[in-house]
Amino acid sequence: MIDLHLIRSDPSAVAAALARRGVEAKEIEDIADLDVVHRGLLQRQESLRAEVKSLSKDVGAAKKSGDEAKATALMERSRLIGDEEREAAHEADAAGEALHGALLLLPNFPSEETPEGLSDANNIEISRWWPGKEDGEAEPTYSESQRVPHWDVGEELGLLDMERGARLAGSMFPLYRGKGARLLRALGAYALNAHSDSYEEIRPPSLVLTETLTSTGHLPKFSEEAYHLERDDLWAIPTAEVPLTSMHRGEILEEASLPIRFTAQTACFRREAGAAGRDTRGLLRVHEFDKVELFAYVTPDQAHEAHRDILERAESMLRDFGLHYRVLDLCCGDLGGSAARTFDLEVYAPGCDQWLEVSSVSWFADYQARRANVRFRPQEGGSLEFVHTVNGSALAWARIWAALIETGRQSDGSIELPEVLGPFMGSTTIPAR
RNA sequence: GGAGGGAUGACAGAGCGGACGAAUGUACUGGUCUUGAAAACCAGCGUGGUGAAAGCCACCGAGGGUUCGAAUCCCUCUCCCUCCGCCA
Repeated sequence: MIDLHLIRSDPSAVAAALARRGVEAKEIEDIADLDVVHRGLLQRQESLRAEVKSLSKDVGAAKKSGDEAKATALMERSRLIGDEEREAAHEADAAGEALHGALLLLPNFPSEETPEGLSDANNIEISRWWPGKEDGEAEPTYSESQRVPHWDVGEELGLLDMERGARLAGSMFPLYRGKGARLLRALGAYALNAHSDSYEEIRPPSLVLTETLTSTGHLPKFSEEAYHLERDDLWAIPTAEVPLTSMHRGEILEEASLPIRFTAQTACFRREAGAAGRDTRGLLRVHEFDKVELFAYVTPDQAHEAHRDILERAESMLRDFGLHYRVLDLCCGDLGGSAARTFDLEVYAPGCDQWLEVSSVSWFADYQARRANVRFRPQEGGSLEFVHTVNGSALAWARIWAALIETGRQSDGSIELPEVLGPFMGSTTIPAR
């Protein structure tokens, strides 16, 4: 959430900053206007309220001194002002709600370093890695046996059964089996082990309250993207970021306790409402996938380092897996609404010949902390400040699974998996059929 | 699912219709004393909104209501505890 004080004190600066991501200046003007109206109504209500309270004290005094006539007169007057106050309160509340609602829809400021531009064409590729790069090897080319898409390989080897997944839950709900299912388990176990050195492992609920999904910025704007269980008014989480960001919701943290880091693997549910018919084959885009998330509450001073640490951890896993990948610095227009800066990691999947987004590593500044009301008490004293939040996937397994299956495919049709998964897989070879 | 008990500041805990934003204790901060520390004593010690400021307003789990006036009474909900039922 954007600080209302900023809009009040310098609306044109706010408008200019948000124009970088395509927000109309009028949106900010409207909020500024609404704020003036709201404060006016609030002042009227509060002065009426103050009068009621002061009269009520007089009533008490009059009764104590036995002056019933005076008390009755005061009560009558107070009742009239009370009615007026009730009306004023309704008006002020309505204006306040409208203001808050509009504020919740405003996206975050992009950071100064975020590249300009409004479409994904303006994202900047900042690095690229492939196995052997450090030894001077050229960017890889791929053999014919690696040019088979994972949905074909998966079916051929009995690792992935999209058809039965669809029978159970409809299309885009994958069903893994045998070594395919085990590979998913191995990836999660490997990653959680790797991160639990400095990130506390969490296993959060998969269903959360509206408030929890609002704190991260997924609601109210993106309700179409999430599964909602109407009967219980609960939402299926689209990412572990959602529960993790609310871990300390409404709390005041001690500066000395920061950074507070969490890692969690959860299923992630996405309706993909806006993406009907695009990239729907195999695991390219699915309604449910497992993902390990890294998350931290930090002070503003710690944010940069924490953001970098998550990026480094995500990248290091990709290198462990020997996957060909690139890092994109997302431009203002492609940034998620809550983020100030985001790096996307994309792996190259040779079978379907596509770069697949497998991680999004973001710094949110105080935007989410403001929505979730997570503050810290500075060690040096002074007033409370909002924490910053950072998070990133490490990693989203469905697409990693696809890239590993395609990249590891041998000429005999078997699959070679990365050594690091050996302890979790039993064997790093999935035999041909 | 049923019956009962509870939720108050960092923590513990009083208050149960009239000056209560809230006693008291602990913790914490500053000071006095001390060579230093402890102890003792003194003082301070929630958050937010609004306002130039004085101030005013809100917040005692959440939301509604009664009342001139609500932490206190009523209703609904959430969570915690105890018992019963059901259950992996």
